[in-house]
Amino acid sequence: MKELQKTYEPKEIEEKLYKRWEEKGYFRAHVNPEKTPYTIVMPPPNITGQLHMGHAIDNTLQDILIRWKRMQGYEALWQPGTDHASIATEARVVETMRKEGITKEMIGREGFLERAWAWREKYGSTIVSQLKKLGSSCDWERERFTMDEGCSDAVKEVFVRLYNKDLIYRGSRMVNWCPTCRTSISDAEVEYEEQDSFFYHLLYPVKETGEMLELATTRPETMLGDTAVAINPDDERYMHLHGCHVILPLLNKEIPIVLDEHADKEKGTGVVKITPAHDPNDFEVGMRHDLPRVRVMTYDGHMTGAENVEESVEGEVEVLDCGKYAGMTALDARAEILKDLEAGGYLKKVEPLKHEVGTCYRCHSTIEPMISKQWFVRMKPLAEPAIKAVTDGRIRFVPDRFTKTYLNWMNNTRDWCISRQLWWGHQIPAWYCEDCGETIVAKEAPAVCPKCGSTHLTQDPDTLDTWFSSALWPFSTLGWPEETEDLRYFYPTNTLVTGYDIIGFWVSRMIFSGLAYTGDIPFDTVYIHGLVRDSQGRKMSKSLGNGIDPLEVIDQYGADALRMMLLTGNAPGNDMRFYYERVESCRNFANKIWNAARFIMMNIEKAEIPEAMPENLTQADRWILSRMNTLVRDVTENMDKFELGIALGKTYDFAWDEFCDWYIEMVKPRLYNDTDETKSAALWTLQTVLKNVLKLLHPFIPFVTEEIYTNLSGEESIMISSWPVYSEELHFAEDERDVEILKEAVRKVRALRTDMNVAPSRKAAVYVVSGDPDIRRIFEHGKNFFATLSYASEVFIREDREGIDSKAVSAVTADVTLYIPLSDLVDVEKERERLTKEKERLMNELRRSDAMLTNEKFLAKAPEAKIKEEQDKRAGYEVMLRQVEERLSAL
RNA sequence: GGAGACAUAGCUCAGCCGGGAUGAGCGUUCGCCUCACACGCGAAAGGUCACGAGUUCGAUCCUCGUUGUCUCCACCA
Repeated sequence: MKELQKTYEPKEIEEKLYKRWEEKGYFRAHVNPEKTPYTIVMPPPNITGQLHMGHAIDNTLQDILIRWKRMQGYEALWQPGTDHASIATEARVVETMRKEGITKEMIGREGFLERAWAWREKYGSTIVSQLKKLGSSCDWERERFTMDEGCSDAVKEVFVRLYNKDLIYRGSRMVNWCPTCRTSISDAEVEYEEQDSFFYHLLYPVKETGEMLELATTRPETMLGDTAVAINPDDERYMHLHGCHVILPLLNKEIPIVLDEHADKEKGTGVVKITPAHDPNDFEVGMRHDLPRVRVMTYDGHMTGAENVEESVEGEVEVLDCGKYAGMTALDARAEILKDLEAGGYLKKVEPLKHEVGTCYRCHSTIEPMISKQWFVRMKPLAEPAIKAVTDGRIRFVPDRFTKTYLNWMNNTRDWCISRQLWWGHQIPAWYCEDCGETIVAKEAPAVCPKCGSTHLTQDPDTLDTWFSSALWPFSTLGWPEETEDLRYFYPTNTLVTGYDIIGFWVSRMIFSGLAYTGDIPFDTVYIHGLVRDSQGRKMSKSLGNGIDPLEVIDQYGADALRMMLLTGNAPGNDMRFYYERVESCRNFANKIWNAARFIMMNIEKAEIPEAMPENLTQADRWILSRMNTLVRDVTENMDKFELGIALGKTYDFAWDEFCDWYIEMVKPRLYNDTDETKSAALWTLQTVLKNVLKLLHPFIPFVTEEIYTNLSGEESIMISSWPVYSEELHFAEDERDVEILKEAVRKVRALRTDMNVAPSRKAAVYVVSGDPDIRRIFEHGKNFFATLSYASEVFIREDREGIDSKAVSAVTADVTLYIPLSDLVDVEKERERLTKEKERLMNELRRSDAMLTNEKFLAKAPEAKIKEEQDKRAGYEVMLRQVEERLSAL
């Protein structure tokens, strides 16, 4: 056992311990039929990422669960890895290249991928080393990457399977197009932002009647692509226009008036212009009425010109030469077109409007709905079993309210656009025959076209949505599609820990994927946590510059303090605010434990400690052991319910308040007295309770607890020790009650002394008076610590107040009356005042109690135990009141 | 537009199955360097549990409504 220094210094210890744990292989998990597996897959952080508070909370929670289950004897696997983050990484690489004056096109696909891989080699491991600083006990030897060989194989396998089942198809659809990233993105990747805009009321002349039809739009620049105007079939205002046409201004083009439900009678004028190539709703309308699709915008957000016309696809989309507007950005074209419309008298009015505009979640450019040929996953057949798995309880969300978020997502999900016009990612395993146009979907590149035998095959240049591979994460990391031993043993995994912000992106996709490809759920519990916000409650973000770097916090206060801060005072699923004050108080807790251990070890050094529980435990020993026993049970129950914050809170209170502030103080007189025969019992108890507290704390604050534990016990590591269990043998109800009585008396004496302004250095005699021999016996037993804790020079336990100085100050508990003879300090008037106040308080309590106990309905309907409880309380007040009155009259 | 969350001590938040608000951390006041810890010890002050109604013997906790704040989802032309 070595001496600990006075203050806990995390920095010196954390790195050393983590290294030791890793070397010893404590994080490793193996297929072990003797044990029950417990598995968590880590949400793979992006390789572009720097550890932020979101990672910190997410991984702390996972580490707590894993360490806890490991101690409970499970074969605990925490499967780590990183995500290739196609769009984010590609953007970063392009940006770096731009600084060197290089573009993607200049170096080509292969050259680009080379750079991207190099980039990942360089930066992909920083996040891993940062996770280690947090204390994450992952099995690093199993670390995976979404683009490694195994995961890529799983991706191809899934793609081929789904294609063969007709659950993946390719088609020209309306997709969300980001003109800046120059790729399609899925519905989930669109973020809506409120923007100030205008509602433009346009007038389209009706060819047959000559009247002007008024309609409103937020995007006048798309009018060049209008191929119809729609009115609601039930709208009487426009009955007479059925079958008529309008002349599209500026282009002088005749387009039909169609009847469609999409036109809302209540909205605007009830007339909508239909632009099938640039609006998802209009696209649908166009399908229903077989309207031509006219595209007027390029994929990089400019108006199309003559050079784009050849991009037209017969029967699918016609690209318009926008003439004078060609080449303008959408915004410039809008201004220009409005000017021309106004000149022609086609612009009736402009009104300001606030509306939600879709933006790219990566670059926040305005999303342009565009028709383009993309790959889609047919969601409906996949969503059904995924909904069922949650509604029938096979998968549970904690807290429960997120079930609704999930179901809402699943029930409304549309086909998932999975192709991206990017290079960094899994290239789509589809080849097209240049000769006969055949599409071949296969895991390996085919040599010849199976249909025509041609060798002119080209692979689809697009890559897959990042989430396509993350969706397979719980099983691709375990070896799927191979039937590996790992997969059989560790799958389905147990708990998935993540933030509520990616339930739709990720959780839902893992669920349907797991069910569809492995035939089993990917995990049984989804534990959702909230966001860490700044002290003002704002989201931490780069643009606000209000992010707090977890690594800085660790550097300053230690990983334990950060971890603990992220757990305390927060209910599952709720957001929390970050305060340095809170980190500080957590650091203080670590220091408190450290010093308690230091104290205990200093005393243990000089003495022999029994191996087994000693026979001669005192009341105080049994009290703390019993309290600890209850704590073990409660904490385990809370952990089982994922109430980690509550579990930690209870341990905190026990350790600091009951153990340090009470028990250690109680025990000091015994430790400092070498002739006390219960000294070794005290040391045994101190050591036992400390060891158990350390174990309960270890999942939360692994570093301090390990450092203390190994020094204290000489054992190899707390990580491989076993989680404490509740034991009937350590339940001492009577001692618990007795010590509470003593504590109450101590508090009263201290309060009394503070009230009287008695200097702590001044000791005084304390008289404890009770007519009850049992109570007197309790004080007899606890006399030696009662004396120290109440600063008594001497303690006298009496049956009555005979012979006690009548000018002594006094206080009353439910069980005893306490007297302190301090005649020189006593001010009779003040004493009377104090007692009168106490009397009033007691009378109030009695009144409240009486009101309840005389209420016949209460007596008739309340549970018996409750009535009994109230009666007991009442009796207690009555005794105390009588004693206070007695004191008053004696003054 | 739909859904959800939150409104409890000066601040940030806990509060399990309805039964005296048992609260915690920080802050504040008073007293202490008491031989583990001043990153500490002891004592205290501070709350009509947002508002209104209902159910109940009894509601901070259940139901409904109101107000305020936040979040997610949604194709609002």
